[in-house]
Formats: sequence, C-alpha cells, structure tokens
Amino acid sequence: MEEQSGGAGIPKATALRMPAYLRYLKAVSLSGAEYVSSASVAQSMGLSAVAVRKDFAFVSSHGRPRNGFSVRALIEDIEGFLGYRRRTNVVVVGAGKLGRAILSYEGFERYGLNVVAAFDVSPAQIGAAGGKPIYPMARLPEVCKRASVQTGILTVPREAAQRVAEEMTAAGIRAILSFSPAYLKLPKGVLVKYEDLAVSLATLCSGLSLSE
Amino acid sequence: MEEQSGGAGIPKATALRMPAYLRYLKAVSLSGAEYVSSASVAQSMGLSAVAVRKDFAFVSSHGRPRNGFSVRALIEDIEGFLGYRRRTNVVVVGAGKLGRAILSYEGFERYGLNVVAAFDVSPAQIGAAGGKPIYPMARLPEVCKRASVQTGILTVPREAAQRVAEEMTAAGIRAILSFSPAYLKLPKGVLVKYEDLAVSLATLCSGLSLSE
DNA sequence: TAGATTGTTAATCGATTAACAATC
DNA sequence: TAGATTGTTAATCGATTAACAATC
Repeated sequence: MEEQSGGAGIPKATALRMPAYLRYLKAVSLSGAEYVSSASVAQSMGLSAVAVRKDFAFVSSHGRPRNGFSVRALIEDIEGFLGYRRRTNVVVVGAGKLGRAILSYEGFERYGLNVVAAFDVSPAQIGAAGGKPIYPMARLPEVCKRASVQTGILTVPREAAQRVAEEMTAAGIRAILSFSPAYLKLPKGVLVKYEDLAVSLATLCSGLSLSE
Repeated sequence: MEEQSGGAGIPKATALRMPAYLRYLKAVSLSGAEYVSSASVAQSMGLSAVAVRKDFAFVSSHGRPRNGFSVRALIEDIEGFLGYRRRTNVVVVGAGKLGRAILSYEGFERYGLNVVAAFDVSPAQIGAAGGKPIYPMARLPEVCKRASVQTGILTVPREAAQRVAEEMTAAGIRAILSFSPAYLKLPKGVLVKYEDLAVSLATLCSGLSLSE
C-alpha cells in the first residue's frame, strides 16, 4: 500500500522543489526558449542534473533524449501537480497595513487562489481595499460557510493572534498562514504555516555569514 | 576536517527547525513554565522526543535528566546559535503597499535586524513611513555603503524585479529577500530567498487536501 | 549511424528512529 | 534508592549521487 490518489508517493523533497522549478521555467519560457535540458536547469538552480531529471520524471513524461524537456509541457505538468488549476477561496483576518497590502496583491489568481474578503475587529477598518470588502469579525463564520472557505491568512498583532486563530477555526477554517510571530496552539487537524518575515530575513543573513 | 567556526557541523535539518523551537519555547516561557521535557516539546510540535533531544544537544547543554531543559537557557542558546544577537542593517527596495507595511513592522528588532531606509523610483513615494525614510533609488549605493548594508528586501512589481535586483547587487547587496514572484538571475555569490505569498498559500492549501 | 540527453538501477550519504546506558 | 529524563550508539529509512543502459 504505497499509492494514493493525486500523485502521492512523490518524495517530499521533490515536491518542495516544484515551486522553484516553476518559477525558473516561467522565466525560461519568457526568454523564448522552447526546450531545456536537465543540465541547464541544474546549473542555473544549483542542483545536480540527475536530481532534476528524477524530479521531473515524477510529474511529467515530456522529456525526450537529445531534445530535453518541453518548457511549456513541463510548466503545465508542474502546475497540474501543484493544484494551481483548482479554485480555492481564502479570507484575510486582520486589515491593518499588511492585511491591506495582501488584499491589494494581484498575484493570487494564477495560483487558483481567490481572496473573498477581509475581517477586522476595529470598526475604523471596515470598508474595502483592493476591491475586496472588509467586514467586521462577527461575519466571519457566515462568510466562511457561504464561500466554503477552509484557509485563512492571519495578519493581526501578536497579542490577538491566539484568540483570533481560535475564532477562525471555530468558523470552519482548517489551514492558517500566519504572519504573526506568536506560536498558535490549535486543535490537531488544523494546519498552521508561519510566515515570519523577521525569521526569514534573519535566516537569510546568517546564510550570508556562513557562505564566506 | 569537519569543524568550522560558529557552530557548523550542525545538520541542516536541525538548523532549520531552530526558529520553530524558538517560537514554541517563547510561548512556553510566557505561560510561566521554567522547564520543558523533550517529550512535551515533541508532542506539541509533532516531532519525536529523540529528535528534539538531539537537536537541542547541538546548541545547548542545559538539559538535565529528571528536570528536562531550562526554558530560559534554551531560548538564549538558540538565539545565540541563530545569531539574533548580532546587529544587521537592511534596506527595503520598493515602497508600495507591501514595502510600507514592512517599514512599519516592529518585529525586526528582536532578531537583531535594523531597517535603515526604503527606496523607490517614484518621486511620489519619497518621504517616510513607519519612522523610516524613503529615498530615491539613486541614493541606494551611497546609503548601503555608509551603513554597511549587505541585505535587502525586494518589494517591487514583477516587471521591475530583475532590473532592480541588479541595481541592488551593484550597490553591494549580497542577499535578497524577494517578494516578487519573478525568477532573479544574479551573479553567483548573491543569495536569493523567494518569499512568494501565493506559493506559500497554495502549498498550504494542497497540504489540506492531502491530509484527508 | 553517432551523439546528446533522458531514465533507471545500484551505491552513498545524511537524517531519523530504536535501543539502551548515563545521570540527576 | 527508584524513577524520570537526558544523551549516545547502532539500525533504519529516505534522499542524493554515481554509473550506465535506453532512446530519440
């Protein structure tokens, strides 16, 4: 019993590299090239050519000896694998500066992501931004239910994070992308991914001091 | 020849878990507990107890049989390992909504990060935000030189990303945290970390569909 | 056909887990 | 002392690399 539906059986490490391949391949596509070899991808991305071929083989079968891989086909295959074809509704909770910046962000669509609305406790923030409505927190359960929202972006201050995250799970949200540095203690089954800008930046900086 | 200065020899996987440990331990500390066992950390964070002990052993020696680990000491040791004691100057390039939100973010300090200034091509954006100055792009090299800035946060639109990233490296920046989805082709030795909100969110969503 | 490049099988490497000894 | 918990050594597992066969 190894196989599951939807492309499981793919090594975790391979799956995690897919977004980076996609980003690179789109740049190649833009530059006009129709084919890439595993060697050139490897070179540009700092990987080994064998690793690249093996990774590609998991999601695509458009590699041909002598020619390499069709860039277009590869992009389609990876997007399919990553599920960027499915449409997913999400909400933003916290309509401060960061929350509003996210509301105005135009890049979600091409990943099948649709921001339905934002929510905030403060009446001063109610209204709209980036063409998306900002509702009071009280409406969160109703909106999530109606739009079948299971995913939320959390952009409230540290002190409010735990309480608000609990409200989100109560509203039926099962996955949270949190920009708050606070550790969230939530029921098992709720997925939390921390997007801590300071941590990312600090990690990058220490990478710098290591590399010399 | 395995040893290097500054705690090298630590497995990569271990190092990558450190920020998550820190986040969790700070929450424990706030709750008032003085000691934690590897078992309780493992339970809360979804790891195995042996893994936790081994990880902690790489950066700390404050574990004691019967008592567990001193939360305070552990936090200090991990912060030391991660280099949050060093002070590092950074700049923000692109003063749109996201750039300004980052300028106003107060969480960088505790990681030893100091945002010196932001830069933008558009004269309309020049001024200040979050108490930090916003300068025209032309001043980037000068400011980076004076403040010894090696790290930059890139928050310009996709079309401008490559050009601006080149300006940044020309100004002496050696590590870039990019919020643009564009692939950046830069000289070897320049570290790029992509912080693609849409990708993070999409990955989280597909994690959701996998977990059931 | 010859040459370039993919795809696969076997070997190596690193990380995790299991078993258990050390210690407060 | 007995019991709980750490720290370490050996075994397993997964991911990467090396070698080479398959194929356009």
